[in-house]
Amino acid sequence: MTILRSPAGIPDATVARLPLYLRALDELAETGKNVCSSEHLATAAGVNSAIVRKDLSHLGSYGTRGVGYEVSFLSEQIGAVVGQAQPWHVVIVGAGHLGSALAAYQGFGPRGVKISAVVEADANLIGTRIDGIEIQSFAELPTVVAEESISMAVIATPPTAAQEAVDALVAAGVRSILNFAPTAVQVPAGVDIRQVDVATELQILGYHAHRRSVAGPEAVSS
Amino acid sequence: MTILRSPAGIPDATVARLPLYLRALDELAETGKNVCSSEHLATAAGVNSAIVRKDLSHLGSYGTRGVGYEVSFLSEQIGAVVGQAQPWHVVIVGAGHLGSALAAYQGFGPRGVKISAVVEADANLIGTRIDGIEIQSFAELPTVVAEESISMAVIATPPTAAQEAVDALVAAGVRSILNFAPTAVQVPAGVDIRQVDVATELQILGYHAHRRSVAGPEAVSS
DNA sequence: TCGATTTTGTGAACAGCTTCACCAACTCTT
DNA sequence: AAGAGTTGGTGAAGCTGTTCACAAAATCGA
Repeated sequence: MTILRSPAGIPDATVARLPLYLRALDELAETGKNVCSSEHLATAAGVNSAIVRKDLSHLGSYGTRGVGYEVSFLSEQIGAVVGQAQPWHVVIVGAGHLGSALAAYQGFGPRGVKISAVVEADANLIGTRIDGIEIQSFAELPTVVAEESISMAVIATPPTAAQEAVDALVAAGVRSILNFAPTAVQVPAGVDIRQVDVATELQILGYHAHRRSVAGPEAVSS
Repeated sequence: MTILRSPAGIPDATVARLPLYLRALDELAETGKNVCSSEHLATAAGVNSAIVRKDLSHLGSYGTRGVGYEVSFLSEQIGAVVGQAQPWHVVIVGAGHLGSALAAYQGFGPRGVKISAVVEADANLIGTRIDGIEIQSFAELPTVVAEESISMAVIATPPTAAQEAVDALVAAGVRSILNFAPTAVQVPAGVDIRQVDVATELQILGYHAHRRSVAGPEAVSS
């Protein structure tokens, strides 16, 4: 299930950092900087400068030696790579606490993401609105996807409903899915799925915290 | 900023998968299975079986050749490694849409996580309750951390407030932080921070989607 | 008991990612 | 114009993680 790198093959690890650079560049632009060094960008993105240079070299030679990178130009270039020119239209499946919070989140716009629809299985919620978006029936998913030109989805259902949601999305033609439900779901080849689980993240932190507490603080090095 | 692996050093990549195995084992236990093979566990966790065996071998020899792993026993062992015996007490910083949704989330209990407090800077929200938890003032953070024995925190503030929140948490003695605010924050050595950003995840999906659309479906291999 | 079968645990090969070190290219000062 | 200082690009080395392949250890049936 590897995606071939035809014209410009960018390593997965690099792709995962490109959005961080975009965020950092926006922050730098807001402070009035027109040009920044790899060192500066690295600090803003929370990585080291060698990796910034290596990552950006995969996109092309967009820096000037002795000077740095032009903030707005680099931002455009990275934006083009992640397909940010036109916003991605996203449907949220599940209008519970999390689905509603995501639907109301104001931070997607500048990141090239538009929440175009919310669908929900519970009939009691259908027709109500979150932040101006009307909640539609889960059964309407194929229609919604087609009418709103939706190409991405966020699963915010209970874990038991996640697989059904994914199947419906795939059947409707969606091939990029972000799953917040704490369960592994199966997808056919050609469909891209990413998993976010808060409890998992906390348990990873738990391992290190546990480690610190049994080994004592001296077991932590810089 | 590496944590030394003193008694039992488990690779980071393995640690990140242990919670997935815990989840999968719980699902298997619910279906009545007492024993499972690495193949079975791999399917349930969404990885391949070789990696399951390699991962579990880092914890010890808990399987039986020709048979598999005992579900409840393995679950206990992994639980012990991530320090799940006593639940971690967590404070949520920020009671906006996302903070509220996390506070109301019912899925933490079985994962060894207890939301013990919610703090918020906006005075209008202080004193109101989310799912039985009273929202307290951000200024009370040191007291709250001490009284509730809090050792972990989730940042659910706007990005501009994230660094301040982190600084206050670190000062209060919290050394495990999960940051939902879409900005990089600086922490001193010895503090563990993990980042979750929905927009970033969607942009990563965007790269692959963009790639599919320019290269055509034939650029995707299995 | 013995052979067939299943499945773990693991060394070894492989692949991918990060870090290092340094050259090349640019600016700035004098 | 030349030297000093700065910073990007990149090959090479080192490290971490994944996959492969198979011996060891267990079960089961006859």
